[in-house]
Amino acid sequence: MVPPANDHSILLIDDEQDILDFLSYNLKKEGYKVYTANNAQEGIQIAKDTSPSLVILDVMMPEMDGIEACQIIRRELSINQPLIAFLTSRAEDYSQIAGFEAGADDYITKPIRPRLLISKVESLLRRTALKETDPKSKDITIDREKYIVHVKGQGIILPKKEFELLELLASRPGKVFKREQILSIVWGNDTIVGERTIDVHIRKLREKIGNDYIRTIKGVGYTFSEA
Amino acid sequence: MVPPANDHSILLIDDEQDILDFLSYNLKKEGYKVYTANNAQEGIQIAKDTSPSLVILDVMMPEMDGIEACQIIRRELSINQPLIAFLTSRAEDYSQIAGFEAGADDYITKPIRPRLLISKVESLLRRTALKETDPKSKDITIDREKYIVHVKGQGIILPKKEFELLELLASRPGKVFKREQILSIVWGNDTIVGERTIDVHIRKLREKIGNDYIRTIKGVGYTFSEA
DNA sequence: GTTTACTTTATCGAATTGTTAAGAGGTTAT
DNA sequence: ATAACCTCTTAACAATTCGATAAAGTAAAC
Repeated sequence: MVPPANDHSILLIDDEQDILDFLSYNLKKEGYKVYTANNAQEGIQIAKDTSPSLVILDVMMPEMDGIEACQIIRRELSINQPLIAFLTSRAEDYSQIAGFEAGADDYITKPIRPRLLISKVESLLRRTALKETDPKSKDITIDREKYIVHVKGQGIILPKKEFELLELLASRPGKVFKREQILSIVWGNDTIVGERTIDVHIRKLREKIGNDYIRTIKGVGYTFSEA
Repeated sequence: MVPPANDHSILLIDDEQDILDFLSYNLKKEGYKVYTANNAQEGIQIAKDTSPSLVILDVMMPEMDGIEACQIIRRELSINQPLIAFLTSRAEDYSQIAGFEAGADDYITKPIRPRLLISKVESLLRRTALKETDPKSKDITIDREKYIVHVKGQGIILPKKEFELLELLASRPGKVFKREQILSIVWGNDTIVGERTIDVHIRKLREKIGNDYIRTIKGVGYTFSEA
């Protein structure tokens, strides 16, 4: 039987090889691309490298436990944030609460029942599928408090000036801000900076968020657009 | 000395009488019709009653601040939407961005320099003076804020000079602009360019928006028409 | 049919923006 | 305290785009 086409990848993190094998077998049978890791460190690295859709990780592991790993993944802005599900032994385990606080999306309790596993995974992944097609979701968001910009799910920390510049441009997508306007708002009316300063900041922004958002209007200024 | 004829009216909203007086004096000297209000509520009412071309309002006011007033004006469809410029103290103030989000067109920072004030007001109002193209039911619209021309639903980005030329012609459909007039307005009275320059720009415009909009009046100049 | 006025194309120079690198000044980690 | 790192700015140069002109083609006017 040929597994159905499936573009989701799943990362499994557990110190017990038996469980890895068992999960891996069942998920691969459904057509998922599966990565495995025997410890949290390795898992985090694989998450960085492969951007999985879902991470299933054991709560109890030597050295670094699942909660901590989850927190690290959630904080690591360079990771395209995946869904995270914990593996835990007892449903009533206290750790579930800590897990959700750490940013978990779901829990899977041992012993693992293949049918239940698959249905949970499917329902989780359906969520992201919905999220991605949501017309409301823009692919760039600006967090004014944390000076963080999320572009296509990826968090980017921007320095002050770059952030303010982007913030201004994005405050009215489509509006063309003239260079002098930008200077007087981001740099202030009194401060005098060279003509190239603004370009360099634009350049750095484009370097970080991609070239598709900020357009140059020659002789006039810059404008921001979502596409 | 008689102020030059000027059919624009400006509404000033500020809680400080000093500033109202100062702005009022300088603007009246230029021939503008000026209304004043000491608070946002009153200002919004006057805006409804008098349909000013431009509203200059202070960001910081007791009770209702400028941002909120701006939002209300922008939402109030019965108001013939004016240009809105904010008065703010510090250039680097965060409120500037909120202001643009609320629909502001420009910023004026205190301390106010009369010369700069007048030039800003003039450049703002020049836009509306030309803004008589009705966006409804026409198959060409000119978005001065975004520097984009929409022809039959398609957005076209024009270089500065071409945009300004089209902007001028389209400001009064049907009116024949003489070559010398076009030169003095788009190129300025002081700059001297050759006779053929204007033709080339017309050509490039026609290339981009189609040949149907700009008609040549031989020996006189050019005129713009919608069909 | 000649003249005049505009159109069109091609080209060049100038103005504007992009890019890279380096340094001053500040902050954090060791 | 020192090193390592960031941010911001500037300088220098490259790349690009825009605008102006010349020159040749076309169309209308006389």
